[in-house]
Amino acid sequence: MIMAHRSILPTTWRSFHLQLQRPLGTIQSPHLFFFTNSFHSSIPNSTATHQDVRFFRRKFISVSFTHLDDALASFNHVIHMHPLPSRVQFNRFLSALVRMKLYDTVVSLSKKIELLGISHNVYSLSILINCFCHLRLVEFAFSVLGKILKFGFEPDIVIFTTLINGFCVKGKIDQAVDFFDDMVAGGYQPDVCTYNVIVNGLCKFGKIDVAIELLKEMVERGCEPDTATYTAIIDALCKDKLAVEALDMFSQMRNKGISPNVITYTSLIHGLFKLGKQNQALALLNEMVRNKISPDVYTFNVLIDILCKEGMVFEAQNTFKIMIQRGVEPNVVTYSSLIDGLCISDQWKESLALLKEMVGRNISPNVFTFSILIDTLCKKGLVSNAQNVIKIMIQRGVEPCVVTYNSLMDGYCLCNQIDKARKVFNLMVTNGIVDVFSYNILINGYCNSKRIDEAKQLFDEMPQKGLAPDTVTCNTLIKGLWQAGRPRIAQELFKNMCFHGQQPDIITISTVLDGLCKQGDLDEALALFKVMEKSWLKPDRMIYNIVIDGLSKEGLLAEAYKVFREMKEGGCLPDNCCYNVIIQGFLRHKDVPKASELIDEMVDKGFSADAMTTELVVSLLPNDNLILRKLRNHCKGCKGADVE
DNA sequence: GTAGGGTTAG
Repeated sequence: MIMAHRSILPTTWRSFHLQLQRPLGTIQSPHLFFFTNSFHSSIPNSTATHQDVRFFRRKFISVSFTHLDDALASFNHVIHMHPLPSRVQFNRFLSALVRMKLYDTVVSLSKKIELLGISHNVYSLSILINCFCHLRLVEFAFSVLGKILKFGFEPDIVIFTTLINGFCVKGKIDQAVDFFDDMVAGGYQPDVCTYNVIVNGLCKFGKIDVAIELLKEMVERGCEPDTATYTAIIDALCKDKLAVEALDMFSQMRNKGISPNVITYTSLIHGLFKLGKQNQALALLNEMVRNKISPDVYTFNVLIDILCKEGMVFEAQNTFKIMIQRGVEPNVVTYSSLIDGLCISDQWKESLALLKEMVGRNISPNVFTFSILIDTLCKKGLVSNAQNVIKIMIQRGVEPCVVTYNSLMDGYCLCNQIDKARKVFNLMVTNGIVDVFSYNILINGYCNSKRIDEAKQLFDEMPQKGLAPDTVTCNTLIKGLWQAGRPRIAQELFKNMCFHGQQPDIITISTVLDGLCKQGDLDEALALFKVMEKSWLKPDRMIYNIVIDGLSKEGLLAEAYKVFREMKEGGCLPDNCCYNVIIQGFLRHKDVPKASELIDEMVDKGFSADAMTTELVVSLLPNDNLILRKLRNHCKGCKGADVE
């Protein structure tokens, strides 16, 4: 009666485009919304029956809607009725929209309510402040505070807390703390919510230590932390990969008699899964259900996303069915994760079917959903389709972001259309939305197109754009320079990145080492290796392999053997590959006794010779039956185990 | 009837 469900299920990609292209009519930027008065045409009232009038009024007053369309329909009816709802009723309605996170709608409807002659009170103004803060428009929020003071209302701790949160949302943690101090100096006593806003702001800003200090301090100041305080810290610890500390904090809160809720459990379960601690995560999930805490849409979204990323999309779909059976409504995040999962599992048709399903359920795809689809199309080489999807998203009022455009650039690079990628990049520069990823993609594209000078030029201009090259940038360019036959510049770049305090990753180092070994610059390679051994950045097996291989190919078998024996000491036990590398070295230099001894050792450890080693034995020592038998016997009993 | 903590993309 209110809103007919959109008709759906076109079968082809093209008709699906048409489906998506239908304007929604409710998406507009908050700025425009606030200053224009031309939103939401009212549903004609003249044809409404008395039954309709009662229905909408009841719906409005009981705020019993779950979707924006329902809410707007009931709003558009009641504003034509007499008498108009009271300010209290309008506030209740706006609060419901706030709970649905429809901040821009609240801002526009507030203006409309005011124009209907319903004057603001302190509650409606604090709702408005909250919405402006969530929309990251702190300046507007402060102008509403001015209005409160002008009307002679007394702002309370709730309003101040909201404003402090406004600073935090924008990442202005220092200003948040300053405002907090001013408020305390003004005689206002912060409560647990105020502290929580600051604690969360600090956590999000990467200052977990300071947040934990504040947790202790608030107790001293007579304000007991609650579930939200601990949850904010636990979540931040998980995101900082500190699982042990997060679990410590979890038991600390329970020891204090503060019960975890669904948010606490969801944070921890998510963190533990992400850190590969599946058993602990599942144990917590069971514990949560045992404690009669029902998983909500966030919990299900975490589970579905993890399953999808693990390639278990079938299980994710089952979880999706379960959540619906349990009455938990999926949202745009649920669908985006599942669509991504289907794309990852190469089920493109199924992912499109799901996209249709979500649109049919009146759940609008957002920038994440579209970016997932665009990235998949680009990786499949269907860049022009990706371009079309970008057009569609813009038509629907969803602004593509840096991630979306980066995927498109990568798509162009993958099909060798580097100049088109460059055009996108230039457009991004004009709009001020390039990031390090954009540079990495384009530098990689130029390197692969053998246009190393342009790659280097891009690299050099990064600091002017306020961007610091990361390890991926350096590694990409170093590899590119080496492949382009510019080892000196590559080495210089490597030294520079170390000099600038940027720690090269193991891949960059192995690229440099490999290059040095291949050009026979073994002194330089060994020097670098020695520095590494002494540094925090321990060489891994790949590095050892490169060095051993480099050394043995140059005939420096004694050196190579020494490095091989140092592996254990360096905390890196030799594996199948390491044994094969050193054995091949000895075989090439006809040191049969040493090769034989190492083959014995390798076989004892359960490893086996690879194709190259076997080939070398056969061609170099066709008459050495002993060594051949050893290999053959081992191969018979070998179960392919790769154990240490 | 107003404030705080958890989910999705490169």
